[in-house]
Amino acid sequence: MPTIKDVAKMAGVSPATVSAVLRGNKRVSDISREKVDAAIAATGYRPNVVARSLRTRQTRTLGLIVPDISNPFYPEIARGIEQTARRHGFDVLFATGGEDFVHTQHLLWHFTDRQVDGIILTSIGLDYPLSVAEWGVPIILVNRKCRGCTTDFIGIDNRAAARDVIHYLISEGHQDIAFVGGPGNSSASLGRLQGYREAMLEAGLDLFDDWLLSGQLRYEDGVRAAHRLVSSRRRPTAIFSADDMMALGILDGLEQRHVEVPREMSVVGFDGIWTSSLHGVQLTTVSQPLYEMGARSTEQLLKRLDGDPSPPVDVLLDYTLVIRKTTGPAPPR
Amino acid sequence: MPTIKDVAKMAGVSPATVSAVLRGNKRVSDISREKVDAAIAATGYRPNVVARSLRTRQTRTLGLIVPDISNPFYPEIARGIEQTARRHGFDVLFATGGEDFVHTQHLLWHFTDRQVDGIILTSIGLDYPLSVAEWGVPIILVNRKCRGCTTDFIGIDNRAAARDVIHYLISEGHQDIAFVGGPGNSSASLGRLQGYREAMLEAGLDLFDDWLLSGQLRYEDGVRAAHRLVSSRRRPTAIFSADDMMALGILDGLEQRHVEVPREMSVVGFDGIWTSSLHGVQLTTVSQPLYEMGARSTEQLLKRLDGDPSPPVDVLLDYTLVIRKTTGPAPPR
DNA sequence: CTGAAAGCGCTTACAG
DNA sequence: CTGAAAGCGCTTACAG
Repeated sequence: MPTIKDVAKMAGVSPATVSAVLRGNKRVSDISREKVDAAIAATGYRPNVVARSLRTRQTRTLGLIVPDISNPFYPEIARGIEQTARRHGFDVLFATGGEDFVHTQHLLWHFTDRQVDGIILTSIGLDYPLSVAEWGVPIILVNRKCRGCTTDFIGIDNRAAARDVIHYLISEGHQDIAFVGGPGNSSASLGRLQGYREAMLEAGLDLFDDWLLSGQLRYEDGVRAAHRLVSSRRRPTAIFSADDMMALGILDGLEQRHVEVPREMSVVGFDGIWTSSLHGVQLTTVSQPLYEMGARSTEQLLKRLDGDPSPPVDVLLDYTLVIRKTTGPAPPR
Repeated sequence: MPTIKDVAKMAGVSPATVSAVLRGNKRVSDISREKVDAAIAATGYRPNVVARSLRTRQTRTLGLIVPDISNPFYPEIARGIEQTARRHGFDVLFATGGEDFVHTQHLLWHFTDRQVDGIILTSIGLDYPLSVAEWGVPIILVNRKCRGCTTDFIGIDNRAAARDVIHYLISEGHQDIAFVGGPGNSSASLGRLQGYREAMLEAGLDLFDDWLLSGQLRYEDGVRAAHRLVSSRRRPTAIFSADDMMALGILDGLEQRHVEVPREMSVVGFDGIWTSSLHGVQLTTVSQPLYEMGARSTEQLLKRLDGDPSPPVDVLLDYTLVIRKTTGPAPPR
């Protein structure tokens, strides 16, 4: 592999001059530029990015941490991040396994050891003690935030979205509405729970204990929740799930118990993963702008890398309540 | 940020000694080691991986290129790759956009500029003129191969799998079987087509022209194919799709035309993405070991990095024909 | 406009 | 067992 020295020698100039034409800028004569270009073409020279990174102290690399890329919530976000990063000439280093602080912390150390310029952290726990200063590089939080984190955040207003869901269900005549929540350390799930409670209370509706279940956002948790709700002392007429995966499980659990959706029971999910729109599913859900969440978080990170010193922001994107076939009027009492 | 020099100074040794204890090996006295460990702890020193990479000429980084991470076929593969890589102390640089040679080539250049140690390339075109030598780093092909590529390949025997599908459908009494293929430059799709033809011919069944459709592996292509097949001069009793996404579209297209599955029409997919197992879907399909494809391709790449000089291999993994609810006996003639 | 020199932070023969 | 020195391939003041 030819180095910058080889090119310089062949072009009859110094490495500094080659470096200058490489970066396009700087004052370098047309004649030098031509000689260098010719030498580059002749040698097939390609700059060594690692050497450049060592010298410039920037790697043009972003670190991305997702809990689990095979959860359909994340690929779309990852795509938004990767494409936006690449458009700005950044690469993304990809890691899975963020559902636990120790592992996340290891990945964070590792990424900073690798000198990434910034980090995008999706779906972290509320109790993660992360301060930006600690890591020396900008960090952007996506989807879930942590308590006391002094970091930019990209997501939606989960509380408002949950309120919208409940208002919609009430408008369809539902009064007995169950909620299947996510992990207790998820700010997103907590926001949805809060919105649910508020809207129910404001409407003067009962918050029956049996109607408050929770799971780990897996399909199986939904199946289980459906079974329990069906045999509840007081069976609800609608179930609001904190995510689509559980909602899918709820749908199947309901079918197993021969409860007809939406005639006997309405089901609402959250997230808007593509599966929810399948003809065989047709889940009513809160659609989050996943690609955009990825794109915006990357743009925000890039701003920080540009030196934007403004205080941390919460970027709340628009969501949409997509009404499909799993919800309808409450059954007559 | 403290450097190795700072640690050396504090420990009263040379940077070379610090480097030695850092890498765990080498002959270094217990006394030196202790002093170095103490200095590392005191300074919070973390080695600069970029500097190390420049010197050792290895970045412990793998490049991964997928056409589209939001296609549910890839996240599971990516997970297998990332986890296997990380277990061996490698990072993965992640890029999307491989459905076109020019872009793929750009990414390949970029990755080699970045000095990745090896590259995993998923689903490339048959006509891509890739030679390993050209790139200077080992490349592993996953899912699709290219003509004349002198590279390791990880995938399944698509031809055999397609034959299994047809044999199964024949055993259910089907004779009029349509095939919806993928892109003509996909070795995987071509293998499936070949298996279909062979098995049909060997069974003495007709290969009616109208029954040979193709698409770009998108849901919409499936919907369209279903519409066409339903109004075909001679309507088939079974449709074999080259992938699950199109099969999902076929299912919905059939429903739109009020064709009942599987009573009037059987449908078989290919890939085994998780959606196919949903209760509302229950697609009969050829399940590929996606995670394992990722894991094995990474292991093969790691072997090459270890200097394994053996000729390129085709690693063919086991697949499973998963029979669910979209197939059944052929309707009476 | 250009080049010589220093240096980014490591590791690796080499000599002792 | 240990350290001084060189060098990985760039870029960046600096002097001319």
